[in-house]
Amino acid sequence: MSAAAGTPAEGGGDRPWQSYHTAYTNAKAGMEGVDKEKVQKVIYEMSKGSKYFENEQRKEALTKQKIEYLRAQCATLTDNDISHFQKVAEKKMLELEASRDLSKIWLHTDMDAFYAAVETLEDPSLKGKPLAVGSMSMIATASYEARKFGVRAAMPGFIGCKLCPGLVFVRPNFERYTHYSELTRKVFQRYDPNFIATSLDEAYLNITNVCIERGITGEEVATELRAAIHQETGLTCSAGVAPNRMIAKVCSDINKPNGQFILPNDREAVLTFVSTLPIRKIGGIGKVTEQMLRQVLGISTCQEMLQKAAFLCALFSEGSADFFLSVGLGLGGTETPEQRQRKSISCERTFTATSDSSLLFDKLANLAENLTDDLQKEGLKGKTLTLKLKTADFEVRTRAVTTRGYINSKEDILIYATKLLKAEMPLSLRLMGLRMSQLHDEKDDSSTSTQKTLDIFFRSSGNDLNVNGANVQSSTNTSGQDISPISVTTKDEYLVHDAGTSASTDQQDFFVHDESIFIPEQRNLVSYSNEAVLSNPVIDDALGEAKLDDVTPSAKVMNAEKFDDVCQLTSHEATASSSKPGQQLWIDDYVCSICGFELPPGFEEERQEHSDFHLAESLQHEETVDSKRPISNERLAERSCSTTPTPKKKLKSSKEGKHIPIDAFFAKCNKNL
DNA sequence: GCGGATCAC
DNA sequence: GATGGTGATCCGC
Repeated sequence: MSAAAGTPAEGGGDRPWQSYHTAYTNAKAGMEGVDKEKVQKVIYEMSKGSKYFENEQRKEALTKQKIEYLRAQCATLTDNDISHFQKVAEKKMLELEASRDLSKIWLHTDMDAFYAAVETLEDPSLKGKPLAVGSMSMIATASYEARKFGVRAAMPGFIGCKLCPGLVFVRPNFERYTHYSELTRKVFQRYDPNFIATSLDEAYLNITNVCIERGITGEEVATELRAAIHQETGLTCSAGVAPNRMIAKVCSDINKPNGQFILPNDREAVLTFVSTLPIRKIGGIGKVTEQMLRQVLGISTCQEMLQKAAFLCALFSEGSADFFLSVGLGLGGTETPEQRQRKSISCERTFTATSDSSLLFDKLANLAENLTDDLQKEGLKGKTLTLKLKTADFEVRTRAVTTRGYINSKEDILIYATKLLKAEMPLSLRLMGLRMSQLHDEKDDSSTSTQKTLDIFFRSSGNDLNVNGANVQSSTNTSGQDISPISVTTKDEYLVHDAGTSASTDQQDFFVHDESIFIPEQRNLVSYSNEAVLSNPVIDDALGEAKLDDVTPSAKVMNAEKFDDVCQLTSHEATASSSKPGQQLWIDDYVCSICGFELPPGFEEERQEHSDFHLAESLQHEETVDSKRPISNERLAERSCSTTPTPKKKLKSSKEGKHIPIDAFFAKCNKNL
């Protein structure tokens, strides 16, 4: 069998660069004439020995282990097993086949080297030059001229320089890209008001209706639409037309740049199309999946998914197997999906690696502030806070905590985040990030405003989201306001909002290209977390361990709470606000005068931490008032594919036969692999 | 619910 | 000298 069909001597030998699988293994348009071996060697030489490189090696080793594991699994399959899974697979394939829908016509558009093209449009002196949009650390988009040298998106700039000594760098200008993106969307809108924008430079359009109403073909729509885009933006794009989105996306890449490819709505055409299509072309199959499928089952084309269907069902989860089989059948995405609401919101920054805890806590405070801004801009609160860390040697860790109530204030976020970070110290980091999930739209709050806890509690106690009584609990944030309990939002309310059509889900890629993060002179105060703001922090703090669970109120506390407790808590909260930074003292030797947090005299260390927190808080406040932070936090979207240096060039009608024959295309792909 | 990983852009 | 940021999802525990 073709198990172990991968490249046998990949482990190294006298050409170690061949086994260094970079993140950009997917062949991109504009890279055809490139001496891949040479480029690969340069990348290898420049990376070798770095922390980054070592981490990549570590990850590769893990992938290898996975592959070995799957091979071993494979080897244990008996004939009986195989025939069993063959039946399973055949049944599944029949089901999938029955779902085939050839009645829709989808069009995928992709701007050609979007950022580079925009920059060239704005500054014609760049025309014809090898251009990289990005920084020495990271290239977002490379112009066509640069691609000839092997320079491409996701490559660090310094490697780009080595590959292409004359490489010109331009800082990303996010506003520009957004502007041009909006122009393209105005065009999309005319062809499909429900178009799906997947990034600034890509979108899916269901053109079925346009074709029917105007009695024209998908090809004609594509030609017209691309001409309109060019007319209205001065930029070129490529398009793919097919019966579903999965295939349309692949098609838009075939005659890139400034081209289009149309696959007819015909089952045989689709099956022929996928028969030689490399799996890596499919969205969702990345570097690792490709390696696994190839090295475990010898699969490299979509059609081979069907030949190995039994093994796919035996080795992978049902979801994965279904996906793989769909790929083999050329199925995927014929209905316009409901507009998805965001599930998380996050913020992360890379910086010069440091183990200085005061620096790290500063950065954490900045992140908390940024996250808060973003949350509040969107009117969101969240329940789960995740701290992301990347160590100086590129190891990534995440640590999460789920709070009882929804939070979005900087203070609340910082308290939980600090706790999470403290538990990991000491360590040297090059990145930190904060993510909020389990979101809740504040606008969905049906209740009026403050002091609604009990009301909500009673009203919601019968609704189906409120399965777990222990969750129904309000807590207090630093400003003494209620944190809405989970039960505020009913299932219905969740579903109500949106129904929007503008499809402006900008999940574009941004990145910081200037790492000068403002670092105030530091004291280590912020590093002392406290849980004063928790509704019942005494017990948590008394446990005093740096355990994450501590942040979440322990079950024994929560489970014991009944209506009485809620009443008590609420009234307690009513007296617990007021805030006078810098003048904190312990009322009755017991209660914090600022936030009402109760801490008995025995807990001196905790008290010190608590006092420090308020001090830090007030100092932080001063800082934010008088410092304009020079965060050149420009956000940079991602790449598209290739650019045309002459955007004014007349679009060629697809009728003029600009298409590369399908076989030639795949031959090209295979060469690129 | 958490944490690691993968993927897209 | 130097390898990003945002968001989603899946899987195993």
